[in-house]
Amino acid sequence: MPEGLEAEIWTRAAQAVVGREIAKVWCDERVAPLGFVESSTGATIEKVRRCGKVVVIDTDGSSLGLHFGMTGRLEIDGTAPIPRLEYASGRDRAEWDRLRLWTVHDHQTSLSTAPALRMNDPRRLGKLTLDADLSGLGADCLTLTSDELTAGLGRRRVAIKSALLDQRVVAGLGNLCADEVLFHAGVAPRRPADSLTPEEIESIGAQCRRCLPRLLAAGGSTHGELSPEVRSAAGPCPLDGAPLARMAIGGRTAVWCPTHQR
DNA sequence: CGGCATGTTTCGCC
DNA sequence: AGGCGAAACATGCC
Repeated sequence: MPEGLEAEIWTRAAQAVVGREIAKVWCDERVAPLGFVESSTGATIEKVRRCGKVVVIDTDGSSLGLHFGMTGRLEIDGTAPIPRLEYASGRDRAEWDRLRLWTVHDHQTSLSTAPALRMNDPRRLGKLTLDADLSGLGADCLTLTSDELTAGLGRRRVAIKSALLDQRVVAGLGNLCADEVLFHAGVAPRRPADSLTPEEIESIGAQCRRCLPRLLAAGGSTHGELSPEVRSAAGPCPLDGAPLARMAIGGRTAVWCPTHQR
């Protein structure tokens, strides 16, 4: 579930905790750095922002990074801004919790309140970080310009799909959104990055700025033309009806339309 | 049982 | 040095 769009949704919802003092923290030590609990407890949350796919919580001390891996989710004050889609049949098991963070605010209302922030991640590929260095990230996917994309690509020769997934090239794009953007831009995912014309680069940037906000408003990465259902079925192209192609590119499954993506 | 999954990181080879 | 692909990581689901 978690790509940049999901991180954006969680970041917006988590504005609710700005200004609160962190009263108590529990975390799964297997996904957190040493000292995570000590560094965060007692701090005041000053800002919540997004860097690529990471939700960053700035406090008056350290900054806490929440990365969600493949299956992580976030609940704010007991409410999940994104309802679970995958693992729909399974429950929200407490043993999958990786972070529980209570604030003084919660304690004032009731001792049994839900944590202000709760991260749940069955597959445990997500990570918690302390003062993470996120300076290597490329330009953000939601506002990507053609100049930024050109600079990010450099002289890379890999498939454009692989390049778009490289967070140093563009920050926040995941497997679904990369396919979605290429679908709308009309560029085949296997095209070598250095073979794209300026027009194609511009088209990819334009589609990032146009269709990603639309996906965001619709609820996230899974709400595009190439929804998980369409992807797994690999049926007809939603645009022109041609049979969709499905193939691993750079270790990830790519879905595209060989007719209108060239 | 085999294969697949919305993501990084690491290793080895140019 | 840096680009690149494959493997590793961890676990649930179909």
